[in-house]
Formats: sequence, C-alpha cells, structure tokens
Amino acid sequence: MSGRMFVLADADSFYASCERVFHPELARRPLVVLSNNDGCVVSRSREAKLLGISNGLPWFKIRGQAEHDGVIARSSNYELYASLSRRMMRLMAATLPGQEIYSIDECFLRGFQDPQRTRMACTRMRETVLQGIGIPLTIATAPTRTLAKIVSHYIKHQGGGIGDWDLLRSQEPDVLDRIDVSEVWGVGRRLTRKLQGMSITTAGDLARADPSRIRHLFSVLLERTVLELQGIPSIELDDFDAIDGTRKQQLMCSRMFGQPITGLPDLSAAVGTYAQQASIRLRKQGSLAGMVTVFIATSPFNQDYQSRSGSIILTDPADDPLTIARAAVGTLPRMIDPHARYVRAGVMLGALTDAASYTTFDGMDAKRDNGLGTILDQANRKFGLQSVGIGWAGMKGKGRARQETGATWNMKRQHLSNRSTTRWDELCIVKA
DNA sequence: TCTGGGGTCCTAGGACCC
DNA sequence: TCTGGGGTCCTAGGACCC
Repeated sequence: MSGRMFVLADADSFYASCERVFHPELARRPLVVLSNNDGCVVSRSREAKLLGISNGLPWFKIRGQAEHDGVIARSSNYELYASLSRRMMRLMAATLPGQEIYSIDECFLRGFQDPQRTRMACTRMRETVLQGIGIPLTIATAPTRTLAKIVSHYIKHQGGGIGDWDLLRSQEPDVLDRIDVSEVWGVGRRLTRKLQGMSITTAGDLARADPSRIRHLFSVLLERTVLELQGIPSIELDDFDAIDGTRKQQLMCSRMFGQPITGLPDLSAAVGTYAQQASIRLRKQGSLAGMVTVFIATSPFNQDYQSRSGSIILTDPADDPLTIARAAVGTLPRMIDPHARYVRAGVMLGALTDAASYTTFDGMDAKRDNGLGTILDQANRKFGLQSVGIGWAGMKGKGRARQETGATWNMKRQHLSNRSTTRWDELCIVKA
C-alpha cells in the first residue's frame, strides 16, 4: 500500500446523540430529531431506525404510530449541535493530522504510512470522543475519500466502529457488487436513474465503467467518482475554513414560517430579520457582500405554487445591517403577489470579499458597519440571539419561545431541549 | 391543518465581440 | 443590410452533499 490514506470519521446519528449527552435517560430509547417547524425527521437513534422510521418523513404523518411505539421527538437545536461539534472536531484534530471538516458531524483526516499506527490512532480517537463528549463515531480508512465513504456506510450497517478498505476487500472481494449504485458518494436520485438505464446498478458496475466514457455521457464529476472507486484519488475538497464556518462565495439565511403570511408588512419584517441574521454571520467572518438576493415562495405542495427571487447589486460592498436589510426589503414590492400565502423566504449574500483587504480605486470606502452592527453582535452574544435588533428582529415572544420574536411567522419548536452549552439560563442542573 | 436549511460545483446557452 | 464562424464572459438552473 503506497500513497495517502484517508481517514473518515463521522458521528453516529449525530443530532440524536447530542440530545442524549445531557439527557442520559434517553439512552437506548427510540429518539428522533425534527427539522425546523417540527417538519421532518432529520436524525434518528438506532432504536428509531429499527422501528422503520426513515429520514425525511413528515412528522405529522408518522406521529401517531411513532408515539404509540414510544418514540421521543426533539426539535432541532443547532446551537447545541454546533457547540458539541466544535469540541469533537478539536479532539480529533489533536489525534491525527490534516483535518478537513466536511460537515457538522464528519471530517477527513490523514492516516500515517504505517497502517498499524493509523489503526491505533483511530481506536484512541474514538475512545477519546466517546468519553470526553459522549458522541459515538464511525471511523473508516481507505486510499480514496469515496472508498472511505463506502466503508463507513458498510460498517454503520454492522452497528458502527472502525473499518478499513483493504481489510474489508480481502474478506469480501465482491463487496462493491453488493452495494447499490445510489449509495455511492456523488450519485444522487437523477444519476441513479440514468445509470440504471445503462445497466449500471451497483457500485461494482460503476467501478468497472470506462472513466472517459462516463465523462462524455455525464460529467467530470462522475468520472472522478469512477476513478476514486478504482482506488485513484481524484477528489479534492475545497480548502475552506470550516471550523468557524467561513463561507467564501455566498451565505444564506432562510426559513419556513410557522404559518403562512400574506402582504408586504409581515413579509418585510421576516426578510428584514433574515437579512440581519445573515449580516451577523458576514461580520463574524470578516467579509463584505457585493450582492443581496431575496427569494419568497408559497408552498410547493399546493397547486398554485410560486417562487420569486430578486437581486440588488450593492454599489459599495457592505457589512452593516441597515444597508443590507434595506436592500433586501427593497426587493419585495416588485416581487410580491399581494394575495399569495407565503410559507418561506430567504436572504442570500453574494459576491463576498474580504473586508480587511477591500479598497476601491477612487478612494471610496465600503459601507462599513458604523458600530451599530458590532453593538448588536455583542448584545446578542451576551443575551442570546434576537435579544436586540432592528425593527421586528427585536420583538420577543413569551414563555418557552422567549428567545424568539413574537411574530406569528416565527417557527414552531415545541420539543426544544435546553441549549446547555451556549445559554446561561439553560444550563444543565445537576442535583447531588 | 401540519413537508428543513444551508452550501458547492458544473454545464448549457445567451449576449456580445471581432 | 446581410452573411458566417469562433471566442469569451456571464448567468440560470441542475445536480449533488449533509
């Protein structure tokens, strides 16, 4: 074995596992985590999977049966997950070199030349994260990222743990032929259908395909996937700085509403709030936005579905909340259908540039935050998101949702757990 | 009644120029 | 005004990921 060895570490049922960290009584119970608005299932514990609950199912459709089966539901709590993710990533980076964070719950690392040494490091890493944080990992090693994904997928089916491509292949030479092509990293629904039409139905079929022919019929992306299945590293990840979530090209804040809204005033309030949220993240990563795009949409499950978007180019790139919110709200009058029932809106900031190095030719400066944004950022850090804001963004709700705004369109989160690691008023209480 | 939120990359095709 | 080809740049949309 020569060349690089990729290590893929990802958490088992990450969101569900996070919920258990501060609620040990949830261990071994069937548990699901729901998307915003308590819409769909986005994470299930192993026990919930065994009950036949799949990801993406609308909660309102399965709720009756699930509750009958003793399933516990939690609203998603991304503050908690992001915080646990950061700790988990730091522990892993201290064990193996070359960490590339790929998503909130998984990262690639580089293995050592000596496979035995790599294996020991993986074992140690898994124990450290389990004991230090309480999150179980699945760890796979392989000569390419795509094969590491295959191994990970395979051993998760066996209940998780640690696996290696060479070992697996020596035990089961035909393992790729027993994996559906749709399970391959980079092959989605559409490609699966097209490939099936060409009698490529398993990962093994795809691995045996001619890369240049695949490139012709599909794209360079799928060609790289074929090469990777053959053991030739061909996919590089962007060297984006994911540990603090920095985005190089665009940044978006969008939400489904708790209930449909109609008319300019409510829509403006929602879009203004999302614009502010987006500008907070923009300042946090030290960028300026050159373009603001807003989209609004009615329900795609209704017959009169409509979706519109509009953009504004900022003549001077900006990071201050007023400029961005004003630009965003300003797109609405020409887009809005006054009778439509909107269920979703979003604000995208594009044409991002680095605030520190930005200069214009004529000596004009960018629309920098004049201090208001920084004050808002500080207040929000201290008192919690949406404590303070411009316009509607500062309106608080009551009771359990007191951190959210009081507007009717604010999302539903009826099964929210405490944000124990990021909110002082939601600290875990230990009775001794 | 009730169906997530964020990203990335590639390609086709139009606009424009010579 | 018409005719033709080829190059570049940009954007919208499609496809994928978690």
